[in-house]
Amino acid sequence: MSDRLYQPSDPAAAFQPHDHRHCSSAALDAAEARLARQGARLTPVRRRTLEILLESHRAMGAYEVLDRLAAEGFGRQPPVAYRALEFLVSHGLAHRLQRLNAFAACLNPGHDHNPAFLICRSCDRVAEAEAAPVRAVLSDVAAAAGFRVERATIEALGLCASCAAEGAA
Amino acid sequence: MSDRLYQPSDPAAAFQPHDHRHCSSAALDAAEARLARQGARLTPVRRRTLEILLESHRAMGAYEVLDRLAAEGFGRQPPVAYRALEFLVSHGLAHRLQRLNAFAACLNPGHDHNPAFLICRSCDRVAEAEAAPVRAVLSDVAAAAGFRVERATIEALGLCASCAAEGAA
DNA sequence: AGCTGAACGTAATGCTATAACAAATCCTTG
DNA sequence: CAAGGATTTGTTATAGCATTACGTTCAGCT
Repeated sequence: MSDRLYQPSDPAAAFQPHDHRHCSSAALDAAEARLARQGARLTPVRRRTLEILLESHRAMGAYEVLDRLAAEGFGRQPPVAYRALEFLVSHGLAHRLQRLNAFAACLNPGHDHNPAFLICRSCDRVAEAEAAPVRAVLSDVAAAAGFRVERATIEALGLCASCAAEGAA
Repeated sequence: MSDRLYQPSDPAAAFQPHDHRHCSSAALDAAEARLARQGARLTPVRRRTLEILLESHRAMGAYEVLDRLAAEGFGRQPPVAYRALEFLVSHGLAHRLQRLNAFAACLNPGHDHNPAFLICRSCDRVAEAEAAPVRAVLSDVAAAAGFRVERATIEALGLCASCAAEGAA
């Protein structure tokens, strides 16, 4: 029962066993607080969508989410999932992973809303890492070309510590 | 006639007027040399695909390329374009832009094969920037989480110098 | 109760990408 | 040169991702 606590500020934790019920409900609480502040509504579909994403540290495709929603009595057409996902993304509660055409719950809403993503190619789990220093360098490189960076996609594919320890190639 | 020369090492140039015939044919020459070294063949479809990408500094969707190829007597089914594009990408002659689901010619084959991309949201042109320093920081950040980066997608969306000068918002 | 705007549901469609297979071409090697 | 294997091109079909358009429902307000 005394599993280690998930600390969103520690990306390594996402790849290791942790008290997932805790990290999941913490994110849900943070989400509710955040939306209340913004005056936005966490309706049943939206809430359920977030819960589904929170069940794992993996990224899920929109249709995978849709299947789950449909099975639970929500609509079964693509816009149902896309709308809920888009709402979550635009309110900082989830992220879209360009490389995977997929979505993942934000594990630390209210902190760094444009993290770098670490995607393990072996276990498929996704962690968020502090992107500020990376962005800073990118902005410098771009500035040298007279380019002003507004948004940046930073996604790393590789091997997480757990999988490396287990001897994954 | 004496337009300024395009220097692939200077990303700003991609966004400015330059002797595009030169930068295009230079890339084509470099491509041929490179493939010869690798023992790969630049067949007609592949060559034409590269030329099409080289016509602009923009990224093109696979179907946009396909339309052009079909109009010129090549096959008109998706795999025709996807195969040629995949060949170019895997041989370092073109890049795929995750954010746009599109492809752009590599303007400096044989140099930095995993650049950062600067995508102007106003003129849609794409430049390649030196990604090494950015990757270095990203690897450090990831290493702190025990994650080993193998490949990284780094794409910046923003405003290029030319568009900023023209007063684009 | 009646109004209004947000949210939800469905149908239809478009865009992106790949699997599977057949025909043509190239490159050996005898 | 002929035979055989590998590569390339082409086609059909289908899978996977995403959006447009439109009607209905529902919360919140007057």
